[in-house]
Amino acid sequence: MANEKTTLNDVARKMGISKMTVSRAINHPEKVNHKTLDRILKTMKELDYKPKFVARVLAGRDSKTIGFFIKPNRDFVIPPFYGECVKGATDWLKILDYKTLLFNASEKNSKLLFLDYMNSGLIDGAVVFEGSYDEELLATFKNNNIPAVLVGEKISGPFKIPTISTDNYSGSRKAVTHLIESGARQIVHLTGKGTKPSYRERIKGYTDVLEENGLSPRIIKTENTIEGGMRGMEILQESAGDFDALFCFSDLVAWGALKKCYDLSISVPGEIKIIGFDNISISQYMSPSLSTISQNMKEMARHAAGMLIQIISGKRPERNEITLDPELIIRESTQYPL
Amino acid sequence: MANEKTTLNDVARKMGISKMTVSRAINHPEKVNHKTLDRILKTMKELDYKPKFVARVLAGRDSKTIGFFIKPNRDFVIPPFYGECVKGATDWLKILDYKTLLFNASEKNSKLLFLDYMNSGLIDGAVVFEGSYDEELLATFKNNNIPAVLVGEKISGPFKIPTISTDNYSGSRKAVTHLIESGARQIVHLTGKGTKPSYRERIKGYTDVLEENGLSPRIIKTENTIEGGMRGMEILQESAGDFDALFCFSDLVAWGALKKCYDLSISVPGEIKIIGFDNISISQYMSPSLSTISQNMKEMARHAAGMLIQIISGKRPERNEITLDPELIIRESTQYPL
DNA sequence: TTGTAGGCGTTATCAT
DNA sequence: ATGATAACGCCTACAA
Repeated sequence: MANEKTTLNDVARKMGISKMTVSRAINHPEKVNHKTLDRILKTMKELDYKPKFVARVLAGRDSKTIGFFIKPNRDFVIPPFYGECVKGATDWLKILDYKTLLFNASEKNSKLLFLDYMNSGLIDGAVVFEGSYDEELLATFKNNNIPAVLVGEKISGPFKIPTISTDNYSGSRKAVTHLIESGARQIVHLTGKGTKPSYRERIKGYTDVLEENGLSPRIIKTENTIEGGMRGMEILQESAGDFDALFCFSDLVAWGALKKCYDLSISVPGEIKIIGFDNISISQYMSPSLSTISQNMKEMARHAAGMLIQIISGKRPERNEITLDPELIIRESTQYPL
Repeated sequence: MANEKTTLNDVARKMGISKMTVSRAINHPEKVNHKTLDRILKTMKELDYKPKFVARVLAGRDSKTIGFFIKPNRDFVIPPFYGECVKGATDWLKILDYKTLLFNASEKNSKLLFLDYMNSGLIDGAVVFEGSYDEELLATFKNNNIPAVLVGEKISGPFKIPTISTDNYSGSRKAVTHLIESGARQIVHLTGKGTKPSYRERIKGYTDVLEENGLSPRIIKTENTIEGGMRGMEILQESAGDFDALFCFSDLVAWGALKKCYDLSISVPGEIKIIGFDNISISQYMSPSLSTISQNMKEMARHAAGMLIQIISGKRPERNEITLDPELIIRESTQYPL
């Protein structure tokens, strides 16, 4: 059924009119006689006509499609941190009549496909989600004038594109302040390896608050993964020095720490309190449920979508860097023991 | 830099030759004079020429692209179950020189985009992953002769496409047998709501093994989510009847049950043993780590990719239904208490 | 309001 | 080995 595809011409011929009229019926219906319009629409239905995307794009139309760059982890799970944000941005773009396509930032092939699509006009711009950008990608964007925004992280290198991110310093302060208020005095920070701006900012917030409270910092670098969190706890166990609280760079790291505590029969929050960062969806289901810092995904998504559309339509966005204040979420892992 | 896009014609003109020769240099280099070929390649580099996908497709070329249908959960995390499978299939298709595009099965818009792409020749076929198909989608595939395979589930309705799935009956038997061997006698099965074949098959395996061992079944229906698992445990708590083990439909459900046990201070595996199904990546990091049934993702992926390519190239696949035997993974949640 | 001509960038086909 | 022509399906610009 409907295997040989119907074209504009088929519709036109069947009606004995020019294909231009049919085309207009689709793109500028107001410029077509009401009666013919009705007949055209009916015939299109009859013939199951669907415009061909490629032809329209080749003829110069905007594709109204945005590519999202995400970096699935080794199991192809989109990192939970920005899942909600991806969805939010999709929804916003939908309202603006834009479609969305997902690209895997860790796959060379996927990047190439994106460029192919961009080059062909099949895509109008890109939203890059935290963790999935690298200098090469940014350079490509710059060199080819590809409209793009980055969500969830600031840019440290030379190739800047507009960013929407969280106030890491503020979030960090909130987390550490909360730990202190919960009675913690020896607070360790598990941070990530590497040089992302978010690492630095959270470290600064952490050390500042400790300093203001006459406490001394202790920072352990580890991978930003569940495994990394477990490893962090191991390192702490093996080294000298007590601690009664952990401020983890991410909820994933916190999960690893939590898991290690379980393995070692260390009670959380009884013996040590743990707080994460991100408020990933599953953090509420951890045992104990995880206190954390919640980034305002919906807001980030809205800004990302808005800025990108501005750029695509040729306007320079008003701001090049949007920063949102995150929120403290208190759950079991930092409560006073009952 | 390179903003006005270079076309085949630009390259040809600059060299004073026909664009056909340039086109041939790309698609049939062996039919082009060695010397001109070299010059052409050089000029293409100089002008930073990149073929336009849309034009090639419009001219009738295969796009060599496959669409994947996935159903992210509410946080847009791809369900961990088939993450590895998605990646595996991508890798296989890459070897066959096929590109991969992701579509969100829960987004109406994304489905429409897929059809648009398919209709335009931008995509050659689809791999549908478990949980992300519905009758409407299958009907569309059938009606439009869209090459497609389904991974992870069999099809119960009228619109069949080839499937690659796990032997749920066998997996279920393995899980329940293991629980019995671990000393459990009152084993409850938490299954999903609805009528998927996998539900039925696992229930059958469960009841058969119990029967063979003179034990009586007890089945609770709940949502196939973490919340559902928690709810399942609640129901069990509120109702009469002891139980010493839980066979959960999925690892997510098992996680919910685990969480509820934590909340209620029920020791796992001390008081009750819990086993899941899927071996999602995070199950090893649960507290306690989760025993489960592991589906052979890599195999499933290989078969899926292979079958689809067969279908696309016009051959009927030899088998319409491939079933793979899963494996028992023993972790802490079903161990004898120490 | 409708139609005609030409072009978007590529490729297949048939010549040369 | 290379080139001319037409075609893929649609749209813009102009003409009627």
